[in-house]
Amino acid sequence: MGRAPCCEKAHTNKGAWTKEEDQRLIDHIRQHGEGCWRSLPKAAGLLRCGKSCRLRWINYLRPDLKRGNFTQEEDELIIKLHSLLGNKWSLIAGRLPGRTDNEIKNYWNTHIKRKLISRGLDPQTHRPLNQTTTAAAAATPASRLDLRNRSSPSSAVFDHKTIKNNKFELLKHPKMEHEYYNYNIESEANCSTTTGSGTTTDEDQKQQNKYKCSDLNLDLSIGLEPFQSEPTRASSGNSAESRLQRIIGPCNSNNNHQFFGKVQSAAAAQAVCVCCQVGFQSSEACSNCQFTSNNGFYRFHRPALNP
DNA sequence: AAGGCAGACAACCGCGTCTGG
DNA sequence: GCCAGACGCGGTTGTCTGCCT
Repeated sequence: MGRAPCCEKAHTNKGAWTKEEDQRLIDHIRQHGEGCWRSLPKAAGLLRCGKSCRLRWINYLRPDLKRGNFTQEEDELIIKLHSLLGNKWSLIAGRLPGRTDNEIKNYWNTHIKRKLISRGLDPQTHRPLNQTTTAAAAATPASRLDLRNRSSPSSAVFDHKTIKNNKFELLKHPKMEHEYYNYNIESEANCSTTTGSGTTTDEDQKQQNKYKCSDLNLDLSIGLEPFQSEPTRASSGNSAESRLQRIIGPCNSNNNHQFFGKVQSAAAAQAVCVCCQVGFQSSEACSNCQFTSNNGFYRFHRPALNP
């Protein structure tokens, strides 16, 4: 029963890596590149499980890693990303060059959790602690955007079906295969919200509006399906970076926000790049987005503001 | 000085997803 | 379309280190 072990455990080392093992791994990857983790240990002369090699390389040996303390900016970015993505450490790490998911996860558990608690915020929901008992179940960040269902638009999970920020709602066009984001002009004016319970008090509402209207600019967009002109899965690598590129798009410079959602009618012209959905800056949101199509896929992008 | 404790972080494990045959 | 193998992710555990008593 159960899953077969990933390697022959009787002949593998466990625990801390020695300098010699590190050097062997580095040398091998320099020569042959990353990948084929299962066969790598044997090829590199290491008595280690392939997964262990991968982890060691990704979390510790990679030359592009930034060691050292997290900066205040990184702290705040992690908090913002976590409030949006939940425990999607790899996605969060993708927005912090030189940081690994493991590093961020550890840092979150040891530092940021406490920091948020000291601010009176629940680390999971990012809401005031006294609200979390009732609200947590309805809107945990982790479930708000389930990006693991990235390859299958029809299975994309957006749990309460409305992304309840001040401007956009996730709608389903009756003739469309996929859900899309609709720009809600009415709600822009008052940051209106809807909640699951329907029993919120005015004070609750104020708090929620405050929460949902926070001026957040993550420079982040999320698509339900990769843009077609992107490299296909088969032809592109499967590194965290390339996957991130496929999922989120190249948001690393010049606010080139993109939306990879597949939309199939002109009605979808009202669909909105999710970068603005999650990273809007008040009135700026979407006003600069351009809209082009390619093979049935519509692509939103904003021109560089300050090249 | 020694033991206990907590924090930090490296590493492991199990499972879900992806991919090629 | 199905299956097996490989990969990657997130949760958890183990170990080390520094501080406190």
